[in-house]
Amino acid sequence: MTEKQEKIITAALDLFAKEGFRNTPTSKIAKQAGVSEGLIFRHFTNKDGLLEAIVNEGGERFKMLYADIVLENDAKKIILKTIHMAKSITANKEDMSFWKLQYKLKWELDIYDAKKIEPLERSLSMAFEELKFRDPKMEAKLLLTLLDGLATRLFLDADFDLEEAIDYLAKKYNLIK
Amino acid sequence: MTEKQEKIITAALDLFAKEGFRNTPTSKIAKQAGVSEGLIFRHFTNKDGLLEAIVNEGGERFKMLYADIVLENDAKKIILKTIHMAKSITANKEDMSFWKLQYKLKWELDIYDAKKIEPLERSLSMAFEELKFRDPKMEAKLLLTLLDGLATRLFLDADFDLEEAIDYLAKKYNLIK
DNA sequence: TATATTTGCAAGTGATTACTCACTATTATG
DNA sequence: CATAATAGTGAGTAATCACTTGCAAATATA
Repeated sequence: MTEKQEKIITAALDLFAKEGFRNTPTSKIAKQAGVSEGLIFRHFTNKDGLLEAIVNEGGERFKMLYADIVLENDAKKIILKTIHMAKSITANKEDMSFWKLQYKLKWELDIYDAKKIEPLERSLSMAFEELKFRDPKMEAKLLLTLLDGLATRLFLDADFDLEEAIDYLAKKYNLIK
Repeated sequence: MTEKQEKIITAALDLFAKEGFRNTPTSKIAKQAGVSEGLIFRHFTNKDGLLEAIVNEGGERFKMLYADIVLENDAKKIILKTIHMAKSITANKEDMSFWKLQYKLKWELDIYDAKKIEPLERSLSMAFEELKFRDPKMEAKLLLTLLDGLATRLFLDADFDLEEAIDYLAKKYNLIK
C-alpha cells in the first residue's frame, strides 16, 4: 500500500461515512485525498473496488475487536467484555465514524456476514453454559442481537445513553453488584 | 390522492426497498408506475418530496402497529404483544419489504425519531413496573433496543430464525410456560 | 355551457457522474 | 546504467441524473 493509496482510503472512509457511498463522487474523494481522480481507478479498478477495500478492512478490524475475548476463560469476563465492545467502538471520533460506516454499509449493500461473529458467538455460548443458562446458544445469539440494536441506537439516536445501558446490562447478567 | 399518485408511491416503495433511495432514478420509478417522469415532480415537487411522503406513511403505519398495545391493561400482555410486533411486520412479502425500507432509510438519511416510540416505551415501562422489575424504564428501553437488533438480523441475515428468538424471549420474560 | 383548475405527457437541458486514455515521473531490477 | 514495471496525472467522454417547460386532456366550478 502506497502512501497515496492510504490517503484515498482515508478520504473515502470519511466521505462515505458522512454522505453515503452512492452519494459521494470519486472526484470529491480524489480532491480530499490530494490525488488525481484517475489514481483511484488505477489502484481500485472501480468505485466498487474501493468500497470492497473498506469493507474488508472493517472485517479485519472487527475480528481484532473480539480477539482477546475468545481467549478469555472466565465466563463472566467473556460476557462483560462482549458488552463493553459497544463502548470501545465509540472510544474516539474516528473509531465511531468508522464503525458507523460499517453499519451503514450493511444496510446499503444488504449484507450481514454472520460468519464473522461466529467465534464470538461460540465463546459466549460456552460462557452461558458454564453459568447454567437455560439455552446458552439462544442466549448468546440474543445478546449479540441486542448489541446490534445498541449500535442502531448509538449511531442514529443522538440522545441515547450508552453508558447507562451497558451498566444496566451488566447488572442484569449479574456481572457486577 | 389520485390513482397515478398511488402508483408512483407503490413503485417508489418497491424500488427504494430493492435499490436504495439515491440509487433509484426517477425515470425508473415513472416507468414502473406507468406514468410520465414529469408527473412525479408535479405531485411531489422533487425526489425528496417523494421520499418524505413515504417516510410519513411509515410513521403513520408504525403508530398503528402498536395502537392496541398502549390500550392494553394486562402487563404481561403488553410485553408479549410488543415482542410479537416483530412477527407482524413480516407477515407477508409486501409488509416485510415496506418495513425493511423504513429501516434502510433510517441509516441512509441518518434519522431516528425516538418520539415515535415514546408512547410504547411508556406502556412498557408501566408494565415492567407492575411486574416489579428493578429499573422499569431501562428495561423498557432495552427491550425496544433489542427489537431494533431483531429487525437488523431479520432484514439482513437470511438465516435468522425469528420465531425461535421470539419464543425464547417470551420465556425469558416469564410470559409463557 | 363557458371557463378556470388540475392532471398528465413528451421532449428537452444543464449538471454531474464513473471511468478512459495518452502521457509523464518514479522506482525497481538485471 | 539501461530498461521494464509501476505510480501518478489531468483532460476528456458517453451516459445518466433530477428537474423544467410548453402544451394538451380531463375535470371541477360558476
